[in-house]
Parts: sequence; structure tokens; C-alpha cells
Amino acid sequence: MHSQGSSSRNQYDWDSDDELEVFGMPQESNVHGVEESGSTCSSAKNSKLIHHFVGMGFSVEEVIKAIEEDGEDNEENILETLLTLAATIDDPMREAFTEPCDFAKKSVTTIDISDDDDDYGITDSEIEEDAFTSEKDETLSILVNMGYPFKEALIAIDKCGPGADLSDLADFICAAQLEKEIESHLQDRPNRIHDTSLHVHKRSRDHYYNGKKKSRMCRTSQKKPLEIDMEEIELSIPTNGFSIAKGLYPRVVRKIPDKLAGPPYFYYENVAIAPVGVWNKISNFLYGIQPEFVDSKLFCASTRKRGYIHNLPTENRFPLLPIQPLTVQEALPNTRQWWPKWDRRTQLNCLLTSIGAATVTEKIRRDLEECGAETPPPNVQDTVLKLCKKWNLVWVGKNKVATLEPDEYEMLLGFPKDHTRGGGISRTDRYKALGNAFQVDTVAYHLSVLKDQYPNGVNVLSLFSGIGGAEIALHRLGIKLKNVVSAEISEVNRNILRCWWEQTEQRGNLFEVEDVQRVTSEHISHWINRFGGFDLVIGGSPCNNLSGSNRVSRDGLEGEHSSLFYEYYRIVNEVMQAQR
DNA sequence: AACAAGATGAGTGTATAA
DNA sequence: TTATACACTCATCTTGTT
Repeated sequence: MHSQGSSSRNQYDWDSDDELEVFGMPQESNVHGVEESGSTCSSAKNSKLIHHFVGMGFSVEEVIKAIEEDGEDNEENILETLLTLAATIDDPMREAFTEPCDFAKKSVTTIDISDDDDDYGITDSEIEEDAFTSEKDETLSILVNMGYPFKEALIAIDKCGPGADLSDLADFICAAQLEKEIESHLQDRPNRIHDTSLHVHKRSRDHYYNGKKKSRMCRTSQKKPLEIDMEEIELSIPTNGFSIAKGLYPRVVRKIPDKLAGPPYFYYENVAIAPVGVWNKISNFLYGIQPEFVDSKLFCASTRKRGYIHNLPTENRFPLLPIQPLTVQEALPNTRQWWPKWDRRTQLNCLLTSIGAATVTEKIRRDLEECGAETPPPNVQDTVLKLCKKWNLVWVGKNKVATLEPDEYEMLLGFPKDHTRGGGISRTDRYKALGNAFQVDTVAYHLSVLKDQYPNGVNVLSLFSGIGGAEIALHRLGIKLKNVVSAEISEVNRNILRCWWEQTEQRGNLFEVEDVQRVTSEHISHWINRFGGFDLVIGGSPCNNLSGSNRVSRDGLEGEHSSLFYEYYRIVNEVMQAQR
């Protein structure tokens, strides 16, 4: 943490090297190969382009063809052409598993990979609450599968006991539902737990879905030739779909082709509201699997709209216990007494990487005190409310709002308290790391299907690990971590994960890699041989150039940070090939 | 240097009205 | 069907302080 590199790394210097270093030595050998093949492309720029696209997994021949077609100046068009080429291949799965490239095969660059056996062979004390809740878990998941809302199932089990007869539990839930319905007819309470925001939008969104879906499809596929068959429609991605849930959690109906169904499993995450076309591209690379868009407001008290692409089964999912409170007032009980009636928020907006300025909270306090009245006039309410929503402010006193604390970030996102605290990390860095992290409960819900399949634990390749959201999700699910290879560029983040690993007394092995770009085929096959294969490749690639919060460089998937998605794809594809 | 604080819009999707 | 208004966003950069 005292190394000089750590500070400059704060500025995401995972791309500080120029392109030559990105692909290392073998680039040159490939360049020669290309030139010898008789191509007319010979400029330095051309070589870079070729390697750029070859690095994405296209064959050299295809890339050359595309460049000749579109000219070397238009990367966008070249990529479009390449993707069209890939899409027009008879068997769409064939392209998915073709040899991506061999640029890394001869790579002998020195790589910082701690290959030591960090064997924390300690006690058996991990995950012991598991025994306590396993019966409950099982009953819960059965009830949820029967179609009962999770929360009500949970209450029923609490009331009747985990050993109660299923039919008794079902009866209890039905009775409770009926009671609730009657109650809601009798009195209209605006601040009921977690129902309002969900159902308010549901009807309209469903309407949107049925009514406008088609027109949007046409818009998205405008660029492509007008041959909209079923395949096209499958791949055309609606970037909404957050509230098509019937119950508390969305029930996903999505069929993964047998060819793609894991193991090995992969799980990819990124921001939902990305520039137009980005998710289509990502989906095309990840074997055409449709993203699953989920808003974490279903799992915690703050919004977090994300897209997930994975080949996990979607049946028999179950949520992490205990269930998080879904309202701010419950999640932050101290704020409840200060929350004015006219602020009807029950949930927070997205937790970002930086927080609001103190001048904002001060301005709000002044404005409210000036009008003096118990309830301020509508125009003041309006401006204050807008600021509160913009900066995610909560009420901590009379006329007093405040930004969230880092430990409140941790709690809302499902991390252990003080997970990012200490060890030389600054407050600013905590916000940044947490703002970039998974919402653990959400990811755990998706990963829960692995629990039955891997009673002895999993081998995980974790890319862009950050502060270890994936690892924590698995751990909290009670899925043992056998071997975890974690790639993370930020030193402070690696320290956080390592500390957590030691504190939770993991019995498996943690291997740290600094830069995903330095992971070669040799590394991958070495790990596969050693561990007997990976069970899960998980990661969310940088969103910097996709996020709407970025005023400066929202450059899309080809942006300097977000283009690391192609590294994720490269590595996933190698694992998929090697283990199938 | 390192850190904290403050200032800095645009793109995307949604709802509504015409 | 189109136009318009509105809400929200895994961020970056500069400046000032220690």
C-alpha cells in the first residue's frame, strides 16, 4: 500500500501502457504472419487494427477482409462487418467456439502471478450458520418454487416453524395474503414495505412491452440488412425489462441451448443503460445469450440497474438470507424520525462512485429554515426533493440531509461491515470501490443455483474482482471456495479481498493476478490442469465508458477502459474451449 | 504527493400529450 | 405516430488543503 504505483493506479492505470504492450511480444510475430500472407495491408496503423480485432477473437482472414471492405479509418464499420460475418455463418455456435487467436501462445512476458500455494489450512469454523438455516432454506426454496412470494414464505416458516408441513405453510400464506388484500382495501398506506414502487410501474411497463417492443426492434436492427428472422429478434435486446416480474423477484424464462449450458459457467455483468448497441455487441460475443436485466431495488433499498449475461440455470434460485430491508427507512432506522411526509421516497437511487458536496446539504438546510413553516411550500419541496434524489441524500436531523457513509454503502450492497475500511484505504477510494462493486444479494440470487451442484465447492476464475463481490456472494451462499484466481488491477482492492479471505478463514487457495491482459493461454491451461477445471468464470468489466455518469469519456464499448470486455470474452472463450 | 471537496452535462429511456 | 418534457446515471477533472 506504500508502493508508489498505488497512487497513479487510482486513476485506473490498467491501460497506462501503450498498445504495443497490451498484446505483448507475440504481436510482432503475428504482424509478420499477416504480411507474409500476401495482404496489401502493411501500414503500422493497419497492423494495430488487425491485432485489435484478432484480439477480439476474429480470424486474421476475416479481419483483413473487413478492413479492405471498410477502409482502415472506420473501426466501427469494421466491427459491424465482422459481426455481420459472424452472424451469417450457418451454425451460430460454430463461430462462438472457434479458436479466438493464438497471439498469446508464444508469450513469455514475465507476469506477476503469485503461484505459491497460499494454503490457509485452518479450522472448520466457516459457514456454520449453514446448518442452522439449511432446513429453512430448503423449505423456502420449495415454497418459492411453488410460486409463493418469498417474503410471505419466510414469514410463514417463521410462524409455523421450519419443520411444518408444506400444506400448512401454504395455507398460512394464503390466509395472510387474503388478510393483506383486505387490509389494503380498507386503508391506503403510502409507505407500505416494498410494494409501491414495484407495482406502480408494472402495468405501464407491461403495456410498453406488449405495445412497443416491435417498433424498438426495428429501430435497433436498422443498420443490418432487412432480414428479420427469429434469430435477429432473439438477439435484439430491449434495454428495459426491469419490472416484468410477477412476484417479488423476476421469474426468468430463458432457454439456454444445450451447447451453451454449463459447466463451465460464466457470468458477466455491466450497467444496463449503456450507449445504444453496446449490449447487442456484448451479447453477440457472449454466444448470443440475452442479457438478464435486473434492478437491485428488488434485493436492497437502493436502485442498481444492471445487465447480466450468463449460462447458469434459472430454475430453483433462492435469495440470500437474511433478506435485506427494501426501504431506506428500514435500512437506515436512524433516519426514520427525520423523514418528512412530503418526501415520499422509500428507496434510494443508484450508489455511485462519488458523493454529493456539502454545499448542497447546506443549501437545503438554509432553504428549509427560511420558509420556517412545518411543511414548506410546494416549490421548495420540489427543489429540495430533486437535489435529494440527485445526490442520494437522507434525513439525519430537522431540516438536515446528509450523504451516505461508506459503511452504509457496504450494508446496502451486501458487503460485511467495514469490509473496505482500514488497511490504508482512503475514504474517496472506498466510495469508488463500492460504487463499482456488485450488489451481493442480487448476484448471489443468480449464483444460488450452484449450491446443490457443487456441494464440495467451486473453482472460480474471477476477473475484474474489485473488492470481491462475487467471492462474498458465493461464501454467503455457503458455497465453498476451493481455488480462486482473482484478477484485479487496483492494489487497494486486492488488499481488501485478501484481508477478507484471511479473516473468513477460507480453506481454499487464493491466487492473485494483477492484470487480466497478462493472463495467457498458458496460464489458463495451467490452472485448468491444476484444479481440474474452472466451474465458474465471473466478472463485470469496466463501465467507465458506458456509464451515464461519465461526462467526459462516454465512448462506448471501444472506450479505453470498457474495451477490456474483450479480455473477458477472450478468457471465457478459452476456458469454454478447453473444458468442452 | 495524497487526499478531499466541489463543479462539470449528455445520452438514454419513459411518460404524456398532441 | 410523433413531439416534448422529464428523470436518472458502477464518472472525471480541477482546485485547495494537509
